[in-house]
Amino acid sequence: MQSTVVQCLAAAHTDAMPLETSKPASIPLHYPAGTVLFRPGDACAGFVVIRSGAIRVSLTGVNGREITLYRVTAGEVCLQTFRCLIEGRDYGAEGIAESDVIGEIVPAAVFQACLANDCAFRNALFLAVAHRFADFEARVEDIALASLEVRLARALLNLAGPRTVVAATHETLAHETGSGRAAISRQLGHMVRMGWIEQARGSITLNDRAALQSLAKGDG
Amino acid sequence: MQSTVVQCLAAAHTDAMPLETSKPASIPLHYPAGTVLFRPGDACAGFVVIRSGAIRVSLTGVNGREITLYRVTAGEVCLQTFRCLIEGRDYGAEGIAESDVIGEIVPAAVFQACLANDCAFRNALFLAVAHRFADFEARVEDIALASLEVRLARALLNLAGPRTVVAATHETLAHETGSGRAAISRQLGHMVRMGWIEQARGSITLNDRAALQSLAKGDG
DNA sequence: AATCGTGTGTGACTTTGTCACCGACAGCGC
DNA sequence: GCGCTGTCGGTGACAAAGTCACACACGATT
Repeated sequence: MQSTVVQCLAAAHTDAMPLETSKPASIPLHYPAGTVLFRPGDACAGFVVIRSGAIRVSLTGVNGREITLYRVTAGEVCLQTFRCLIEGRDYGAEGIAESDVIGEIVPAAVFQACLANDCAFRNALFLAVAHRFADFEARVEDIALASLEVRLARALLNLAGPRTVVAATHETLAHETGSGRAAISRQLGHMVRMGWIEQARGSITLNDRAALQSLAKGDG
Repeated sequence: MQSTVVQCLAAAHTDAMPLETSKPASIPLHYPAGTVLFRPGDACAGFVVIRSGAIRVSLTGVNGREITLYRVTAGEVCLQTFRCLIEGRDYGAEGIAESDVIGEIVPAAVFQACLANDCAFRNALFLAVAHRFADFEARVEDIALASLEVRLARALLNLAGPRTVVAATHETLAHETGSGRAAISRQLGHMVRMGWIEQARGSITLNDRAALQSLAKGDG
């Protein structure tokens, strides 16, 4: 017996395909953008399967500084949630719905049962976890070793995706790069002077994608 | 049929118990301290089970700056290796034997077979991975959000363990904290002036453990 | 003793995080 | 239109920390 949750996870490797799950005990989930799904110290309600939308998982230090660890979108596994369920411990980071999130939540008990009995489920989960971990590690390399200029270029390209205009405030970019708003402001100013980007209130236009990409590649 | 590898992994949760494995196809492994076990770009030979010793896994940026991601000791899983085997990709970090490492290596094919057929093995691996990931996440929080003073205090306490004297050069501590040697030198100088530690060539004596611990706890 | 490699201290400079403040802009009610 | 308010962005000033360069101390070797 293979649950459809497995198919959802399997989809994570092929690509971002909308998820399907009809696990009998799963609870529908629908949060509007901006909802805080979990905070450090919260107990984990269950395994979250996202059908659409994105969750931003971030850490906040005592000084109020915040950094985005990763995003979870359709077909992906939240490492935080995974860890909590496996270890039976509370969340250690914060999760916020970045856009409207629709999906299902598989209660912890059901998740544990799947884990214990359903080898296909475990297999799929392994792959998903490995993938997410790989991303996460790249993120760490970024944070620990790259200069602000490089991190910012990467964040811009990342947030832009195929589009040319990024809807992001300096504050957003500061969180994205684990930096401060003022530093971002200056760095963006430099990029504008170089002719790489244009700024408007709440959005940034990428004029010279190639320049940004060469920055992003070159590490630093 | 439950392989003894499972027992090894299971031991990881109880605590650091020397590993045992007699998987027929596993290859004995013995590297002296200082050996580079893998570098970024290397293909993954197989799943490493450590019986004694420690492996330090680190990242190096283009500028030569290096940072320790984590250590793998008896009973623990190397997340790098795990990821490589599951995803079938090359290593993304460097692994160096910090002390003499004795253990076995389970060839990739055998590992895959275990993964496919042995549910108990998978279960144990899940737990081990979750634990390692939790540690790793704490490390990220450290790197991204803590001040140098705090990171250094933590590194000292961490390397000291129960002992009072830490055998580490400033260079070592710089890698440990993802910082530079000069910064460490100054910071240690400050700690000496505060009477918290004493320095000698290649070693540091902790005189006021409580002060360091309060620093380490207070985040920053 | 001379030499070399490694470990450590320090000054100078740059980058970046932090704080504070101000001006610009948009939305809103009046 | 007018002022109020909240968010956004620019900038100066300062502090923390990374970077570079150089000097010296110590130990081992020749």
